[in-house]
Amino acid sequence: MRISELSDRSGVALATIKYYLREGLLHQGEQVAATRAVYDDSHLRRLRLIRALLEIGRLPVAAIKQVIDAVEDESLPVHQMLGTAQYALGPAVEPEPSDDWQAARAEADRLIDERGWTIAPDAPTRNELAQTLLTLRRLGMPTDLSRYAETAGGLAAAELESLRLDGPRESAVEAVVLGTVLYGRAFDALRRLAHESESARRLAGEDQPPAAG
Amino acid sequence: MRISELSDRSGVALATIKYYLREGLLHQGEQVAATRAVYDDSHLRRLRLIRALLEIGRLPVAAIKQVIDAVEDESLPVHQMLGTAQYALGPAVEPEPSDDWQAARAEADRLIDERGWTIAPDAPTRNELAQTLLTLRRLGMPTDLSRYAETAGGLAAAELESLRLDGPRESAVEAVVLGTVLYGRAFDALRRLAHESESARRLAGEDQPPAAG
DNA sequence: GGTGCTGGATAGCGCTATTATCCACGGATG
DNA sequence: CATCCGTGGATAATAGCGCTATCCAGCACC
Repeated sequence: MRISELSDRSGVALATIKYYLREGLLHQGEQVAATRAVYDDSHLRRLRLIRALLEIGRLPVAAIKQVIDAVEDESLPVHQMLGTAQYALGPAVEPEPSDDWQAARAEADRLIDERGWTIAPDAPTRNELAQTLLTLRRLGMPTDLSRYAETAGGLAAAELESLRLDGPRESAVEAVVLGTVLYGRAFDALRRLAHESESARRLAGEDQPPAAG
Repeated sequence: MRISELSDRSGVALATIKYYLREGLLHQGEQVAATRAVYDDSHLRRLRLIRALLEIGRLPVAAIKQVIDAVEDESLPVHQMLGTAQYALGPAVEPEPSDDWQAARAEADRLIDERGWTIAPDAPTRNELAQTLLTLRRLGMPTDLSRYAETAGGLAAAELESLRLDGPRESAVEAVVLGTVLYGRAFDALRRLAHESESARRLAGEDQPPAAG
């Protein structure tokens, strides 16, 4: 198909597709003549990936580019590609040079080690977790995340259960990355709903005088 | 304290504080003279709330304003204030006018009803959940979220367990909103870590020939 | 043989969060 | 009493991001 058809079928504006091509998010079409190129299903698929990461995952375009680059670097072993892609899903957090921060980072590491998880020592997610722990502590909120870690472990295992990582690279990344982002958002929404319900239960009848009886 | 001290102690640039004052995120200081006002711990506290929502929660300033407005509207019953604040935490999602969307929304409602959760019929989070379900379906991914819902319910209950909602308004909102945002981010990071570990386990040794033995 | 779509390049836009600049004033300080 | 720094208040400028619009030359296709 030509670019205009790709635009129609994907629902993405033509100018935007050109932009994605420029930015390297979308691979070039097959150049069939000097002023003509054809696109195929892989482009449609890629556009779906991009839009999902953008709209549901709210990832900045630069982060999506990192994911794409990992996919397209054929020399990268699969697990490393997945790691790189995954790292792009979280915000970049740089360590503060303070003792507080060191302690938080240590706690994050401990949380990981206690579960026997296999995580790269330089995984940026460690810092992300540390930063969150630090903020919690500074605000005087409870920082025991063991239960969260257990729960997260359970969910992650179940998610990967149904996933085949041994297919083509692009499929594997799509599955992992989209799964992370989409189920992440779903869970977050559910958690907020549960919160609403729970606090409704606790505050029931608080604003009216209690019913007689 | 004066505004410059507030800036120093909070780490927020003076011009930014002025901006927050203009936007109504930060309440005015006590006007002690025509060109002099004093700020106190409540301002420091508020700044911490704002920064946490902004940096950890990645909420747009407009959404933070909604939270603040809910806090400051004394006529709002507590549970309604919490609801309003909570709704600002999720992205606004407007329904597509399609059958697919209707179905997704129905599924979201069912997921909620099945658990006997008490959720306002017009809670925007319902749409957020529906949208996510729709995207999952369109991408051909599994859409059974019962387990997620169960898990989320458990976590939410535990979180509210340790929270007192009967204190001053600002504390209640802070607790709920910061809890939602911070523990949400923590859980998300943990989930990604668990993912990394799990896929490392599954792909172990895939790129090297398996060790002898 | 026109003409409509294409690739390619560059410029502009709309929004958000912030930062900078300017101004007049008045309280603290000497 | 002079002065001068920090202040409140207003407005303008900035930076980054995700597009979107414009222009152009060329060729495939009718």
